[in-house]
Amino acid sequence: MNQSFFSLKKYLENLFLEVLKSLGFNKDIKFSIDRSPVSEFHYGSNILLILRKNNIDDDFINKFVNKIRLCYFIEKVEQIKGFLNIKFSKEIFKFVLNDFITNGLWSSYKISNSKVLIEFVSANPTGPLNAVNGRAASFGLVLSNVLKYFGNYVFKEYYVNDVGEQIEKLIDSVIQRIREVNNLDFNIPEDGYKGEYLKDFAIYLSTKFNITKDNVIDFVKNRELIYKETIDYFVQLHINTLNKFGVIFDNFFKQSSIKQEDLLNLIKYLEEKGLIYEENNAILFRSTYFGDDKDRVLRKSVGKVEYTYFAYDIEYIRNKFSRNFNKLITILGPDHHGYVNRLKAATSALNHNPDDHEIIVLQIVNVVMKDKALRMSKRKGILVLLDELIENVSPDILRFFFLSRLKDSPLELDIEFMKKLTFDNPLYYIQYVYARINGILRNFYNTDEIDLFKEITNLMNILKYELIDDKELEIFIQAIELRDHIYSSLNDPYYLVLWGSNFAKAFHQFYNSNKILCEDELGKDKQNIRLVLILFFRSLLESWASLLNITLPKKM
RNA sequence: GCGCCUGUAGCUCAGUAGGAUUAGAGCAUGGGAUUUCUAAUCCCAGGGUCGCAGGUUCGAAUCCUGCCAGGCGCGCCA
Repeated sequence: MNQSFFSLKKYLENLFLEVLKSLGFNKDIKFSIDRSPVSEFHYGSNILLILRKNNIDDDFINKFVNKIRLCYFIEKVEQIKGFLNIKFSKEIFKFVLNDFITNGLWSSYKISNSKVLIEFVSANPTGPLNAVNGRAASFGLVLSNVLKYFGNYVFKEYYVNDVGEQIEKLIDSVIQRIREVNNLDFNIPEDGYKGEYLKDFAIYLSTKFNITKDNVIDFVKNRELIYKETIDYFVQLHINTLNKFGVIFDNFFKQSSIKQEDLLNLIKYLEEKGLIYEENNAILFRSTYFGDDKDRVLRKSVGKVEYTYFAYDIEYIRNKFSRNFNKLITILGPDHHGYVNRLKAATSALNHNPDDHEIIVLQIVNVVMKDKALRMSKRKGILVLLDELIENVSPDILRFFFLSRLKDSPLELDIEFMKKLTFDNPLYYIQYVYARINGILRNFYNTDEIDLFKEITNLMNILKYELIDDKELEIFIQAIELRDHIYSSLNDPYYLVLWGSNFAKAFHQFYNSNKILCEDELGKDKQNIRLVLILFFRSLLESWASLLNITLPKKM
């Protein structure tokens, strides 16, 4: 364990592989390492079962187990029902704390240095952000933080779909609403946007441009101006909501910044690769060459807009790579899952490895009100606005809630339940750990301003490691599983939430049966061990909270 | 019809590569803990044929096949 420490799980994994190699076994095998269900042990592995499956004899297995047993950090090894159970020694405590102090309080761990562009939310500027956008915003924010934690450069981008048939329909609807609020006859098209929010916008515009009954007819003829005003308004609305929600983007990329000539060049490029053909006056891209279900139209033969959204999207992908990003992440809503193959096909056609373009699909958010499911639709005007939710529930709790399910699971959002969250919710359970730790530290140090680094270093110099008991070692091991969970959260930030809940549970249990400031009952040496523990836990919680962009109160 | 996702306790969900004593949490329900660093906490109890049926395996909630149920998608919309 010379290199910087990652986690006990990774440590065991490497140890097993090294020992196997030293015994002359070089075959690539997969085995599990998990917490042991036998309470006496910390970790358990099926590696022996796997080895037997590979026709390894008992003689070799005994040699293997004996070598593991000799390892400095391992106190006890036992085979139970074919599983290899491991108990770590107290030495691990000292080792991990040393790493903790040497490598910056566990606030980051560099293993990769890609330039990553992550695109998420990208809601159409046809209305305010809703609850579903909240899930994507929370997911993208935390994933970005985790990518940074591991050493990547991360750029958060929001794609503004300000071109296309939908936008034209939106402008049509806005014009009708302007007529309406100025007492003219009006008629919102069947496939237009019917939400009341457009009426509010029409009132806003009417005030801004001093529209009266006399000039309204002229005003609605100025489609260019209305277009510009509408897009600006809704993009700004999105930015405002996201700021309140705590999600800040590095860039808002407008679809309209992609010009006709860019698209012409793109089509020419694809044509030279033999990936373009014409049919019924439309230009199609052979995405089936790359595994898509069917070829896709790039230039249309009908409609108000010449190129499809997909044509812009291919150019957008090209644009992203041309800005020297070597990894793209695109987060899509569940209604766009049919789009994945198309985007992968486009990435391949542009001579990039499709693996460098990760496409993540989030499952839906079901909004439930009084036991009735509502179906959200922007066009029909049925919406649960993100702004409304933020008014009722703090952004921290809300973002935490959005990450409390795996990305593939539908998330049920009960309006009544959300209101209740203000008083009773799983985030408070974790924040309470932090408050309790700080309460204890305040009692001991008489201040909230504590130099964690200095205090831990001082205590480590006088610590009697032999006095650490199994319960202390256990909660310590549970705490440092944080690294494994951060690693898992590259796949799904849910695992970060999970660590918080698990650790809080363990801490509250420990707290209830073990006093930290126990000098009078158990002596100063015992107290020092527990002080180091909670100082360390405080730092871990701070790292954890910064990855989730959550604030931790010192008092509750 | 085809594709993707889901089906586990009354409710909401974990179980990430097929593994282990008794399939786990939270909420809800019932009972208990406060001379003790914050009770926004802890402890105990009840509650499950893991959608159904086959199959593979030493071993299946997990993999395969079929079926049933729900959601979403299958535009020259985005």
